[in-house]
Amino acid sequence: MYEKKNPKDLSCGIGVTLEIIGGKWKPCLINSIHKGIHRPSELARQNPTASKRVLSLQLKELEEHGVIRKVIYPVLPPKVEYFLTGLGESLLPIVDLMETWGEDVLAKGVVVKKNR
Amino acid sequence: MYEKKNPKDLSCGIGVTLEIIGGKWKPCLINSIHKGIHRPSELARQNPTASKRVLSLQLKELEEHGVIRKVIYPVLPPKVEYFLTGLGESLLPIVDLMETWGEDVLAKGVVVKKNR
DNA sequence: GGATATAGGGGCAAAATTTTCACTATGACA
DNA sequence: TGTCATAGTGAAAATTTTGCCCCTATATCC
Repeated sequence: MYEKKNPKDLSCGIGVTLEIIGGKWKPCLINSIHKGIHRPSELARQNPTASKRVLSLQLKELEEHGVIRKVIYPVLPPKVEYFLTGLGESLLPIVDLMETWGEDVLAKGVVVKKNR
Repeated sequence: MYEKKNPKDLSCGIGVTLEIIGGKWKPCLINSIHKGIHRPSELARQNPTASKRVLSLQLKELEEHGVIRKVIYPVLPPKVEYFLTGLGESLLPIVDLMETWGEDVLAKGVVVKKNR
């Protein structure tokens, strides 16, 4: 982990929200967990473009922020499951809107800028 | 500008949404413009922690994505105003939720992790 | 003349985030 | 034995985002 040099902007609500779900895959993770995908390996299979590493990191951050809860089963091979906490569930309206808004834009064929 | 090397994930709606409002200040900008702050200099004063440069860049991207509309007045000194398009307004529910969710979390004193 | 405000661009560097790859450890399976 | 799946970490590199500083041009005001 590295030191943050620039202060987070926690003055406005949006800043706070971004601090918590701002990661590239965090909204997807919340979404997937809500849909019943609980194990890390399954989450990784769901998002093949995400590196295993980031998923791991972002899951950890979500847990540290109290958005998800981690259950470790003392088995071998390892088994872990993640669940939304109350705080996590309170994020669902936002995540759902993001999901449907994006689908909508896709469906309507509104142009999304390509990579340059 | 630089070449993007990593493909954007536009497979899921969330990916698309993040592509458009994923910038650090974009939700804030949308919010501010909606609240009647239209000129760049005012927007900059509203978010003192953001550098002029980034605001400029993100406004440009929002415009390229069709979220906001730019009006240039042929005056001196220059005058410019930004307005939400229909697409931009369709984002308001998301932005509003982000705003209120964050405020709520702040008010309830739920711990937000500090800089490390 | 000189300072200020306006909107924005360029170059460059710093910071932040993400990717890649190697590695731990163990039970099950062929 | 060798391989696979499991969950996760560490170091280092690549990529993306942001910040800083200087520059243009002009009208207004002191």
